Amino acid sequence: MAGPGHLGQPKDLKEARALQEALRQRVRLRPLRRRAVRLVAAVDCAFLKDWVVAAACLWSLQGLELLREAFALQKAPFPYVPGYLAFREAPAMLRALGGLGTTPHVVLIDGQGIAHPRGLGLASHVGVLLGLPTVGCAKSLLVGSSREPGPKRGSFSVIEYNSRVVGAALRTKDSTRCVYVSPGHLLNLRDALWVVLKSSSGSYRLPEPLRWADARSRQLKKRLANEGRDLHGADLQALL
DNA sequence: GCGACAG
DNA sequence: ATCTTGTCGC
Repeated sequence: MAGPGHLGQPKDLKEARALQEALRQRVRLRPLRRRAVRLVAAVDCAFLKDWVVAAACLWSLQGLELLREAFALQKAPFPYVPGYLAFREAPAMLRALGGLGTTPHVVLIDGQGIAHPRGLGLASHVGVLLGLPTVGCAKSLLVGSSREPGPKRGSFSVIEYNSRVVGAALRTKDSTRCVYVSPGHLLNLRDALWVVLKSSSGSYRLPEPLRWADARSRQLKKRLANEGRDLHGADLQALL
């Protein structure tokens, strides 16, 4: 019954590729109903030994205020292999996002969307599993290339890969390195850029929700490290 | 074969 | 991602 087609953790890269191909076929890029987008979530992971610490948060797009936060801690189910990040981080991310208790209108993910060797980066992978719009917002490029955008916040230039536009290098803060945005699922590049700009204030390179998730996952990781005890029964709530 | 390579 | 001090610039 549970062959390679069953959506679980692949045991090798061959199964992982088969799973990516199945999920890739479910990716849909289309205009987002912006009027209905008021809740933005973000997730990011930190690592301690072979454990994954995921932090998720929910923000209001209007006013950029933190509304909720949730976490997840589990053993890493897959090693880090460029191009297969989702098999390592997605499980914990999905649990942390589920802990928010509210369905966001769009989710920001620290990684690529379709700007990926096989068209299914972490953000697209998570988007398909969630059935929600997701935006890939990475700090560096995995594949493809782009020109350097102008120095002002808001300027961008497309990322091309195999002669296809798969994303864009976007300046979120004046005279600061770009972030690499690519649609994950259920939205197009235009809307992905809109979400990233709307969720960033111009004070930092990363959109506020992602910056928060990044800092929070590392903080939690540090506390767990200091705590020193077995991570098996670690009580996350007690460390907040 | 060689180099590149999200987090 | 993680390790790890000081330092340069807005």
